[in-house]
Amino acid sequence: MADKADRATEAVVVWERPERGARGPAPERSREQLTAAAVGLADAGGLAAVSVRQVARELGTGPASLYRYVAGRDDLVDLMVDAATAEVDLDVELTGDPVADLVGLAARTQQVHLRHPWLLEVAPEALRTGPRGVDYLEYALRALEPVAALTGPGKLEAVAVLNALVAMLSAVELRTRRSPTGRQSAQSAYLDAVVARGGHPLLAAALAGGAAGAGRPGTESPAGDPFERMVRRVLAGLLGPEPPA
Amino acid sequence: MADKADRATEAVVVWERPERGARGPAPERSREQLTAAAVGLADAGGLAAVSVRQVARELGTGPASLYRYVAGRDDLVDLMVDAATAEVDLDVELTGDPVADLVGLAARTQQVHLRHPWLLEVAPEALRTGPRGVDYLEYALRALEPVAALTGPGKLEAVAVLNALVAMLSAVELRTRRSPTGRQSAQSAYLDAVVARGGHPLLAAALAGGAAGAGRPGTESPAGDPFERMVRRVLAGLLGPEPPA
DNA sequence: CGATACTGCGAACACTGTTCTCGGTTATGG
DNA sequence: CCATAACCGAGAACAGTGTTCGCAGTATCG
Repeated sequence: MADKADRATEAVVVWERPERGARGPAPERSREQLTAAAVGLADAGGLAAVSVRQVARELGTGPASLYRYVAGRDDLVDLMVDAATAEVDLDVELTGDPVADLVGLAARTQQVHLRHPWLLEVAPEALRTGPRGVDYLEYALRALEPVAALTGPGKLEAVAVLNALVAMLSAVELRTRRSPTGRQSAQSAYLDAVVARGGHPLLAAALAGGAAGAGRPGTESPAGDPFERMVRRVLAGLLGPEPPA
Repeated sequence: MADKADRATEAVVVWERPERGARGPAPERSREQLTAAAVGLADAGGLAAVSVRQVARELGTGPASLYRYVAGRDDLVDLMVDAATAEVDLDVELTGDPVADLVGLAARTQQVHLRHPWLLEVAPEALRTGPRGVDYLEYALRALEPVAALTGPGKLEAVAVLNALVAMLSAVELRTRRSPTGRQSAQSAYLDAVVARGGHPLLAAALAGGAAGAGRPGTESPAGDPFERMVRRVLAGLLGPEPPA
């Protein structure tokens, strides 16, 4: 009864909609081409540069034509995210040590984030998980298989935490890497101004890069890769023994 | 020489621009009113519902008028985020136990996230830290003061990780809470279809809610608040001893 | 051989953020 | 004390956005 009003937009998710129908002429373009064009635009100008019109122009056609391949701009973003996920190498053999395996996975994921900064701009509101995202999850769960302290859903949550951590650390890395845009230079200028105004001594010390607490030296840790150290710490907490309440 | 081309938009960050000039008539509205209207719209219809025109309509004026109070839509979002941050109670006394204090702070932060789901939609691309955000940081650093194992910048990173964790857990909580919108019901339907197609046994088990590993029962943990348990685990890793490489 | 379902796409609609401009209002410097 | 410079409100307009409609053409099924 309710399947007549909405028929074309019913299989709401891109991956379940067939790439092309069986009746008409062969499509001149493919979803892969749309995705590639969109990713190219995003790599160059951020996620905001990915507009239906721009992608269409890139493919030498009009905006309306894209709607034969995709239900809307959101689908385009879904395709982009999955394409980026596909760049994470999942053929690396597992060693059986969950921490080591997940550290490696995290590092490879970060490389993708650094290559496609727009990944940080896509809102994590609704989890967008395509075929490659599913493979990614399965791989992470395989790495987590030796861990007996976590239930199935608990492992999924751990993977989610790990992904959020990688995203956050990638954002930090990107900020230090690129020359500061107008926005963030203004932000740090504001922070400097605020701490100079006084009233936030600990923040002032932290921003000055000073050591912890009361400036007591001696407990220096030379540190390897800070990214890896951070991931190790969090993983230790995630997979380790139950902490006391 | 370069200070003549751009003069009005020079103090790029909202907080450094004076609320009103000293010469003309008194403004009929205030930034506070703009912010309140914007937050109201976002609470009701998500961040996308916050358009310059809608906010103007809410205040009974035209779109152009808002630009007397704000340099653009981005500034509006900055104000909104800071207003939300202000809802986190920072007058709770610290106990001296960093873990307990940060768990409490995280819980209060999550409450704000649940009250203002649009916070998850604002891209963490450029860190938007206003006056209340600065106070928030200072408070978190005060809670971290007893921790000697972390340097100043290290503590800031720990706070960032904690915030990312809270955001992620809030997203999960929100998904279970509200009735699924079209998007996410389609997503989970897709996931179900994929695991039904086979080839992802571990994901299938995890989604089925089954226990870990090979389904070996007995190691049940009743768990208190899952949010608090998760935060405790991560904090234990963040503040605990250096894990072995 | 229709009938049917598809593809491509020009045109249009309802939005969006932002700027220009102008008339009226206020405080300040001479 | 007044002229001038700085400011406020807001209508009009511009460029750009996502999306829908409708129509000509084309390939496949019954």
